[in-house]
Amino acid sequence: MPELPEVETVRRGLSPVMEGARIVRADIRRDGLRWPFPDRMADRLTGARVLRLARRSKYLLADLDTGETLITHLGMSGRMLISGHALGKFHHDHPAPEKHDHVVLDMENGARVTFNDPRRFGAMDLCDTAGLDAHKLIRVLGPEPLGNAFDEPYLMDALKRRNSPIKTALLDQGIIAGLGNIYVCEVLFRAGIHPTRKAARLSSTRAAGLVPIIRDVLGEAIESGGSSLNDYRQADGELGYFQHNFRVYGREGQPCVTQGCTGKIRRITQSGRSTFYCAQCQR
DNA sequence: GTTCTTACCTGAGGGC
DNA sequence: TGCCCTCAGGTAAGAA
Repeated sequence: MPELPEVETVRRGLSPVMEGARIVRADIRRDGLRWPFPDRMADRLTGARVLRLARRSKYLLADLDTGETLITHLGMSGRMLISGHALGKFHHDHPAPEKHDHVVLDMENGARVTFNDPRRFGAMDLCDTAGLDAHKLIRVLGPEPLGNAFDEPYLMDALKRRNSPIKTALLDQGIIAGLGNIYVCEVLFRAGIHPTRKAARLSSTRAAGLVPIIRDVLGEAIESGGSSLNDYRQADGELGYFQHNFRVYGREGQPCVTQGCTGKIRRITQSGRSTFYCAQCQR
């Protein structure tokens, strides 16, 4: 599931083949994914040079020399595949497009970038780079958890006014941008906070304590993705998914990893999503 | 205004 | 082997 760390890993993997390179061909293989693709997307991409590949929350942002930015969201199952580039060298050998390959970008350097998304929850849009912050998907986002605007006073204040469970509040992209179901579970476990606890009822000390934990969990995941990036990409050209060692996520019924704890990991449903936690460690 | 539920979508995995 | 059912989850829109 692409959350912030996975998207950042994808960005780092795409950067050497896309940044500074011109798109010589854009093959748009369907009308859209979650939403229709923008008008004349192929025309607007063809010939454009990628100036910079950035990330905001879970969105990949490719600034083009046409004054537009290509916004990409990987949704639930989106992947970026690179062909024609291995061991730092470019070639022009590409596999035939497969099912669910929706957008294929050929770069002038010979690399091919393919957006594959079986569940089609992903999205692509184009907007003026100058107006990016006002884009409907971007303007509703809260601060970046790894950025300077996200700090203890901010989070304490944001949580204080939320009556929803802390799990739900941390999933709210307007409070923090980029956390998804998996990392919220991991963060709450490390913080020792029960997922059903009301956000507003958290002590300011515990709310503030979430800030460094969120940074640590995301930072470690990015590092783990980055360190496995090269080997992984050389294997099959795929970016974005790595087997992290989760402490609670997906571990229902298994023993808690905390030393001395005899509890087992439980699974409950909150807002239609699975929450994993240890009832002994998290209160 | 806030919070909760549902729809979107396909593949994987379990049960029979 | 194959069919049916459930589940996974980011986001938006509608409901409560």
